[in-house]
Amino acid sequence: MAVTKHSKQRDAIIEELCQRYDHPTAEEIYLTLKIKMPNLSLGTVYRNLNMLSDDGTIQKISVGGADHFDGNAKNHYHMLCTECKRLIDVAYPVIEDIEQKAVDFVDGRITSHTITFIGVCNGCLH
Amino acid sequence: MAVTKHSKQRDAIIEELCQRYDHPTAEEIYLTLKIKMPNLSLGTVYRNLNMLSDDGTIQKISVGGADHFDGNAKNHYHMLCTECKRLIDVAYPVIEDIEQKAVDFVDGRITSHTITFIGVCNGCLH
DNA sequence: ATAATAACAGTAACAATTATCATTATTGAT
DNA sequence: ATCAATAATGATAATTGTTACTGTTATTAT
Repeated sequence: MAVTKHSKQRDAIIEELCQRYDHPTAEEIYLTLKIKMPNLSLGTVYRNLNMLSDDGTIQKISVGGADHFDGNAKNHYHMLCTECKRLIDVAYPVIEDIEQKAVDFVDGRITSHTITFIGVCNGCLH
Repeated sequence: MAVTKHSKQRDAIIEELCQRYDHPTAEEIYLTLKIKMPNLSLGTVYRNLNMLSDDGTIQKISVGGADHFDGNAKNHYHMLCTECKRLIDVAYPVIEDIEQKAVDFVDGRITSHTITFIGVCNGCLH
């Protein structure tokens, strides 16, 4: 089902997601919002995050373990820290022509691409 | 625990994984091998796939839903079909210098990278 | 052959996510 | 403003994918 009506819960989820620069999991968003909205339900968080990422309003990122969500819907890249499992933005310029170039190597239609760097973040190196 | 001893089960898992060009999930490998090894356990498949990917003998790939495994340990790229959820090899040449170039945009150490194209495979387009 | 122990099968436990369902909130029309 | 339609919610049950546990079996070095 697509997003039609409004709700305080959904607005709060979007706002929380957009003002954070890490890429929280559903449970992290839930725990944060739960403080101000004590009867928020985890299912509501999941349902909204899924509807919004189906819409293309936000992004869902799967890298093993729990899914992460990103309020920035524009394509950009990430780094996964293997120590703290956090997902961090990487401002590496988007390779605009990579999908076009990949056409020769793919049987099918490409709609998007992701690049993820794997490593250890500065916080975990020390 | 690292791989030390031999076992028929592990050999069968590796062989199955290496002769397939799709990238099966643990359960898919289990179901295939179960026919010839009726008392194979799903836990054994998971345990071995994890040990082997920790070793670097194979690759584990998380793209949402169940993890996929790839008998080809050399870095290469994939395409995820959003219809059939299959993961397909993409022979796009590995961008050798991308990790070096990304250093400027990352606080930390990069050890590897993945590129995944999202789209619809030929089988699902028809 | 024997002893040490890695690996096994079977199963229980666990974590992440989705589905169900009765209730509540939002919306558009009166 | 009221009302009817229904999207969205909270609470919880169910499902899925994966890991942990335990007693037994298979492999390996001696």
